[in-house]
Amino acid sequence: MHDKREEILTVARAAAQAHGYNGLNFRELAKAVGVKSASVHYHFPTKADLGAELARRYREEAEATLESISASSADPARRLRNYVGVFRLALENNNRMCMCGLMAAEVDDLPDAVKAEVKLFGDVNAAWLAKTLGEASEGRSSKANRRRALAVFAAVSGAQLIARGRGDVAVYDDIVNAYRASGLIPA
Amino acid sequence: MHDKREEILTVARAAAQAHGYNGLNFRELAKAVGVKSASVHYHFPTKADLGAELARRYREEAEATLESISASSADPARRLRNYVGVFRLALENNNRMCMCGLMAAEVDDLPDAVKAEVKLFGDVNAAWLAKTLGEASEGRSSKANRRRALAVFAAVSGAQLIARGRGDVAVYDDIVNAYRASGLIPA
DNA sequence: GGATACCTATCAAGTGATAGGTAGATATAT
DNA sequence: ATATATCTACCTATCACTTGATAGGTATCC
Repeated sequence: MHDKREEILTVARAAAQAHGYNGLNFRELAKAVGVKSASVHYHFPTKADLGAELARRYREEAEATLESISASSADPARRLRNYVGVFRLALENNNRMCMCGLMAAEVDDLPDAVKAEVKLFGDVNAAWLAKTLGEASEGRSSKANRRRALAVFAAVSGAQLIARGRGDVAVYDDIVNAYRASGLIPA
Repeated sequence: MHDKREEILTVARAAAQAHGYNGLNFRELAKAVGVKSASVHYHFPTKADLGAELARRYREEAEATLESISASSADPARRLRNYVGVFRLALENNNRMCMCGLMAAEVDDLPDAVKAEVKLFGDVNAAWLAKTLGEASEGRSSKANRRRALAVFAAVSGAQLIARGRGDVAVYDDIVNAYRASGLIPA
């Protein structure tokens, strides 16, 4: 029933992961899914509506992905490798990056609803990482794990950003391996 | 002689550190320095020219800043604290971020000359970090220090990105301290 | 009188958004 | 069962505004 609406969201996500929120525009989206720009406005009255729905979905699917990683293995170190792999996938996909990481750079130009979702995406990641790091480490307090969680999220986001700037996935791998060598991420 | 030209570059840098290359526009720049947009085109024929000059200067001044940090202390750990402090300054300045970090997010929409400078900025940072990390660490090989250098640059950039997304400098401090606790950066 | 550093005026392209129309499906009333 | 109304998901056409860029003019200084 909502085929086109879904198509719009799919195309918009890919565009946002390459060009950010500011880079989205109704005409290109419309052309890509084979409708007119007025029809995109039918499904998403304003650009802010589109952005908010995009970010909400992105965050929801991230939650699902993280749950599925949690279920995939009893070994927290393995789960963390999977986590790092998810961010790698974006780079493999035409040098894209995490939509929320990119949007964090645009924070000054984001509608409030989008901004809130970007922040929530970070919270979701940090919470998952805190839990998983907790299982991976014997000694650290839960408070220390929570602190480290946001640091790991930031570090992985930064690795993605820099590797993307260089257009080279191998850079991402090198950086992540250096994180492992330093002890920031369990090896 | 080139007062206005310099003013334009100053204002443009501040804008670019908040809104990126795409967020720059000739009319706002002109208004901010008290001229007409055609006069901005007089100094910088195209937006790509402006962007390239902006990025070149930014990189050059970064080199100077890093040299001055190198000269400021014999203690490499102290120099690294200064380095981290430079990225903090951008956040303190109205939640701005490193121009090249922000531009890395826009890499798909950047003129080639700008892209090249963004990459060079990363090289400059990595080289300085490799040297300084080398002095700070006894055991590691120079190859390991070079690897870690880019990781530290990425991690600090990521910390800035995430903290900026949250509009909270304290987040930056927390993340950097977690880097120190993990051993990624000397404490 | 040429160079410099500005200006006015304007263009073409791109943008988000809206008004108003239409074909086809679905629901409702008789 | 059939006529009528409403809803859905699109459309055409257009608006107002922003944006990078250009042509051509002007005042000042050496």
